[in-house]
Amino acid sequence: MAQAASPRRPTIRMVAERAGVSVATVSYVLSGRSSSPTTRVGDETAARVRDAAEALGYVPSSAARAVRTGRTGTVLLSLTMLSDPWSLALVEAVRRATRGTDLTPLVAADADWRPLVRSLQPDVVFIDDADRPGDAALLRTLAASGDRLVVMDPDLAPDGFDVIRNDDHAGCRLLAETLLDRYETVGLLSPNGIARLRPGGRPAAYVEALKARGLPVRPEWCPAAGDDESSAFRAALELLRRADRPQALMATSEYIGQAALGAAGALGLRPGTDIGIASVGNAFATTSRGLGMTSVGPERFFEAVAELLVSRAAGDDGTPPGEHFFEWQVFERESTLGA
Amino acid sequence: MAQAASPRRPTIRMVAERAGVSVATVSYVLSGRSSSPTTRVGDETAARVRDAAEALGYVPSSAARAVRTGRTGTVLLSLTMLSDPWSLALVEAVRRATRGTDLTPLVAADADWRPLVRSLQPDVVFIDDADRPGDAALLRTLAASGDRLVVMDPDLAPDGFDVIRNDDHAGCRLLAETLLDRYETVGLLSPNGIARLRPGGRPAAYVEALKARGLPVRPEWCPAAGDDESSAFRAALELLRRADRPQALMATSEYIGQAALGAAGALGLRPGTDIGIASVGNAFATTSRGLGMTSVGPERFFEAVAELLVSRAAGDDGTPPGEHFFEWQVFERESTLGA
DNA sequence: TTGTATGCGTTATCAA
DNA sequence: TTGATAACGCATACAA
Repeated sequence: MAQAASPRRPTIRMVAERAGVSVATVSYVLSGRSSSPTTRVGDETAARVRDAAEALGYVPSSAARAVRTGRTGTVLLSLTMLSDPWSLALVEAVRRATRGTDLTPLVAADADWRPLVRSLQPDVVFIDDADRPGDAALLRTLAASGDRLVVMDPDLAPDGFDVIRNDDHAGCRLLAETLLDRYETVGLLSPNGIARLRPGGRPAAYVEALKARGLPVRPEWCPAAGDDESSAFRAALELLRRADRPQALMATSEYIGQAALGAAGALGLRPGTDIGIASVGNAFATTSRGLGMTSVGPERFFEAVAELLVSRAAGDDGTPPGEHFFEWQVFERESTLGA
Repeated sequence: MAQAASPRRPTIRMVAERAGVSVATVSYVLSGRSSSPTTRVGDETAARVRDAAEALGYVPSSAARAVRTGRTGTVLLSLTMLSDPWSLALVEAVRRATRGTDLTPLVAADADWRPLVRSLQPDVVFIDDADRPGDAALLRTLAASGDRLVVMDPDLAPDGFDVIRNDDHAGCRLLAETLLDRYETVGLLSPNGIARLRPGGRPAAYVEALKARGLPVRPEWCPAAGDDESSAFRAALELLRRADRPQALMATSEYIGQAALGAAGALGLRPGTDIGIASVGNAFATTSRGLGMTSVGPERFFEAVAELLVSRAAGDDGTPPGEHFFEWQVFERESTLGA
């Protein structure tokens, strides 16, 4: 068949022509604004417009709309380490929360959000790494010019944007205590080990818990687990192979906890029975690997953040941007309790 | 300080005013087109423009640019199951491939790509699920109107868009044969079990391999593993707990393989020693969990797809869109060889 | 070497 | 109930 397939994507103008109406009418009908008090389009006209749009496969250009309205219908999740169960849990929660909405979650994995926020103009942005020098000022500027930002950071003060604050230190201290109640010896798996302890950090909480009980800190039980799962796995493997290995392991991130679980399995050690394993973040309730992982973290964290994002994207400024503090608690599961 | 922070995001016009030039000049400088033969901007002017942009925190609006040029600088990855190691491996590969480019990979997890392609206007789209009835026609239409599409599908014929074709069936047959050479009994973990066998599918290949050797197909060794890791885990656990469990397991997806590994670990079975485990996809070379997973799949698949995406996004139509066939081979690793 | 003017696809204001 | 039309921010042909 000689089919002169239209070589260009359909525009609102083509729909208007096909339906025999003006572009304004098409816009009204398709934006659902056709029943506003000021602008009522006839039912029959509306139907004709919808038919024409359907026939042409017309979908409004989000770019053109964004130029005009400033809104893109987009939720941007900037996640440093997408493969971390924590990140995946957040993505899943946001996906759920945007169901039935006109919002689309978009994930930028390990990308630089700084230019992205401006260029993509998402309706709201979640940022999990804002620790570069000028970031506080940049975030303030962005927020001041209308960008909606939700930032997770232990130090940042809200300043036109929302800040997710977690009870890291107290939580980790609590987890360490819980483990020390149950096990005589507890090792630590954190990205950088305990070489340079940042006060208020997760490894610091572990060290403080030991010291409070007059227990020695054994550096060989606190290796650097690195920034990815495979190096964490190697670190865990090496630690668990030691003749004098600790009875339990505390992992400061979910990907490390997962790696530790794998390493234990690889050595034939049953988590909860032969070795205690606990993680930080409490993300495994969502991305279950079958065995319950003892973990410290907030309850319903991901759902709460997702709800916040959706509400911000909708332009809900009823509650002004501020700090969102999440209490942490220990969830004891099979990985330290046995089967 | 009384600082009347500019309440609006900076536009090209503001940059122009601050630098004392016209918007055209700013556009030239910032698009790097300032040294084109037809439009040469003076070095000193260019510097002034860049300073002004920097001071204002100006970033061109991708939306406005897209309206004008049709390009967004975006690679959209539409992935049904983001948490599958396969998906994560692709994301990582694309991230690598876009490094140093002006392209940004964006992931849409378990979203409907059909309206997204039109509304977001990415420079190229990767699609892993195009099996709905009208999809072939839709893809053709989209491609005809200029959208760059790379679709992974066993049945689709390229039609203005690229198709990634995998040697699924033959590969799985090969894997089954390899396992049957080494083990007397082999079970299958696939999302839907072997209830309704699709000819040419992965489970079908397993069944054919058994039949070719005159071995019985035991349904109790082929449970439905479901669509997520936790249900796959439960299925694997149940299967491995049987007194008459098979000596090896073949998982038709990476997330199932991962779940099987976890289930084995949970039962104290060492993969490769106590139980053979193999997966389909060959993604674990990238997202190593420490133990090498025997798998069947293409070599350098993710890198190849990533390169294709980048080249399509760049508008490289030197080779017209077509089929990209990937040969599969078996990679035997520790999970069937022992440590 | 730089500025002016126009158009991209959309929404929204206003008049008809 | 509908239609003209201005504007959004940017890129570019063309004029200067």
